[in-house]
Amino acid sequence: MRVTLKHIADDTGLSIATVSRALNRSKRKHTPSEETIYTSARKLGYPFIGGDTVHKDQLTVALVTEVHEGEFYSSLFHGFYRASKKTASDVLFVNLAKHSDDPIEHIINLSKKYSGICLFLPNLDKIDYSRLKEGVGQYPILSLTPIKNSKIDTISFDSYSGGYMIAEYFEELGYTKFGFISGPPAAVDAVFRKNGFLDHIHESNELELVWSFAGDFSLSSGKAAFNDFKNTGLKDIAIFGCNDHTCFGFMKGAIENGYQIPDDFIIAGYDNLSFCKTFTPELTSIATDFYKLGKKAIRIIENMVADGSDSLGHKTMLPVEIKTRGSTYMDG
Amino acid sequence: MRVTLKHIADDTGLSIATVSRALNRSKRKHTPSEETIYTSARKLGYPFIGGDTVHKDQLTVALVTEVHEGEFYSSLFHGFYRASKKTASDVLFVNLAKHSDDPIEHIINLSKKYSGICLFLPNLDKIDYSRLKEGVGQYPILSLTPIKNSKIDTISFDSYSGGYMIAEYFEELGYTKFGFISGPPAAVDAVFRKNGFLDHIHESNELELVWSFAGDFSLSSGKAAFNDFKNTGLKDIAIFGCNDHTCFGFMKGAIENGYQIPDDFIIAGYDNLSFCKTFTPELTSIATDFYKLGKKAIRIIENMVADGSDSLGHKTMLPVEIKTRGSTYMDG
DNA sequence: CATATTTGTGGAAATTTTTTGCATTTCTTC
DNA sequence: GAAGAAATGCAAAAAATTTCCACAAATATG
Repeated sequence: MRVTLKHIADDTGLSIATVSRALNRSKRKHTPSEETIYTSARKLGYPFIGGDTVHKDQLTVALVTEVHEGEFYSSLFHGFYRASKKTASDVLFVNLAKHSDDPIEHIINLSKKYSGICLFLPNLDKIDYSRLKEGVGQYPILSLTPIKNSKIDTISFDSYSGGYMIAEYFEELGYTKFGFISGPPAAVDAVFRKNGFLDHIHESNELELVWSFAGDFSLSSGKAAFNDFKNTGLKDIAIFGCNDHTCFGFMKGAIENGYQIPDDFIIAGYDNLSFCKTFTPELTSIATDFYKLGKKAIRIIENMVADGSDSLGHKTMLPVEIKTRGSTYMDG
Repeated sequence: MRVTLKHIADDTGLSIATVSRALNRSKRKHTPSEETIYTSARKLGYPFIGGDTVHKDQLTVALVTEVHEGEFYSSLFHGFYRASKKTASDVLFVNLAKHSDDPIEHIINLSKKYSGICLFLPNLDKIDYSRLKEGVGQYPILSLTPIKNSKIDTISFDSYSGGYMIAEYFEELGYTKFGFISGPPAAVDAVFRKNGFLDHIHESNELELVWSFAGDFSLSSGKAAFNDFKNTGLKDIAIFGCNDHTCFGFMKGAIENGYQIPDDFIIAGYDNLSFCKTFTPELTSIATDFYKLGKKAIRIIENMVADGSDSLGHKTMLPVEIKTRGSTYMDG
């Protein structure tokens, strides 16, 4: 059911002619009836509203997420926001709210509105992605979460290398006994971090994983990990916690128990949260660059539009960086 | 210049009839020409696209911000997102990107599209708000930052009471000597926090402000504040830092200098960041509830739409809550 | 392999929607 | 209370969209 001027006229009690004139005025006049007309037009969803200053050749990319608390989403949005300033495209943040009875259907509808879609929805499964691909056909769509064996292009940080780098760095510092705190098994990303870390350990005969703990990304699981660690009585070990929060929990537990970091053990995390620099000792961590992620993602969408090429399961990995701080070396 | 089917037909080389049929099909077919038509329609900005499932009586509220890094924006978005699920309205996050040559003009344009607008733009000044009010006329608009003497309705947290509560709490704990670290003078919110804190001190003859420092909300200004504090040689004092980051910096400095918290001094912050619980000692802080903020803001917009009432400078304040933690009392 | 059937397309007619010209009414100002 | 300006409705004109029909190409059927 398309909304026409007649609907607005009926709704406001004015004539079609008046509605037409009010909506087409170049400058709004803010007379009572004009206000009424605009309110009604918005309410009914009249489509012509909004002098869309969309320039030709300017794409509108939708970043579809389901916001949660925590630094992460601010960083993601901020990265895309900055990136959009540097590219020809405009970025819109869309929340997968309400319509959640069938999120896939909703995303397919979004594909009619926007030139391209970036998805950050770690909870979608393979069947969802298949349905999505089926629904949008040849359309620029990109997932920011790694999906195993997917038909949709993905772009994400090189978590595997991140884990590998940590192990390498620990080795350089002279450590041979390693510990690991894992994340939730469903988080593909966390599994990659783990694989990278373990693979480097296995490559050398001198290195050994002497302790590990199954965490869930949370502060409290970090504390639980410490209690487990304390009982082992291990010392002089290099620990990789698969995200910063876990490490903070671990260190908090350690400090409360009189441990000295980095004297009794060294520890490194992943995400490079701003709090890494706030904690004492400051936490060594793997940094991801959301500005680069945004720029690259937008670039890929732009290319897909330009070439009319399809999303076919290409995987792009962005390099990560290690930020070494007090939790892994003496600074005094 | 309205975009019509003819433009799309010319752009794709197909006939108007074919374009009309492709766009009106209830189920997309993903044939090559259909893809072409949709791509072109998106590019040119054809308005009828997207079977807007906007139900009648459902409002669309735009939350206009300029995202930055840090926990704050995630919390804000998350609060509004959760609130939108509980109300009849839909919330959209709009970034004040690109169009920034004249943000006010851009916001006025947005007012044509959305039923109401919530602004979180601390950088706008009084002239901006006047222009905005002038431009949108009688329209549901709401600022989430306190504005002095404004014609636009505002909703914000009761920062004054927050500061006052901290002073009261310090007094209850038996402290009489108080210290304060301020925020940037331009941040109206931070000034209110300060006023509340100082007013309670001045109300009693026994209480005294013995030290203060001009900070800027940052971690480093907190550290600087500590260095200043150290030189005074003061002890047994109760310090209010006008935001959590500042307090973290202050405590970091203190710990590195061998001070014991809460033995040597007690300290409380404002914002109740998630890191308050991560830091050792955990930081007492003033908590704001973004879910309530979102719900109330949406409710106000809804009422404005329903009553056809105007934004006229009403101020709504939401209560805040004190979360007491280890930085202000012994817990063992 | 010939013949039906389905599907996609453009031209043009039919329909719907929007804009504009003109007369009337309402409001403002002196 | 009259003159002028602004707003409004009606109806005609213009524009945009949908539908009908014919034709061609692709696919299925005997």
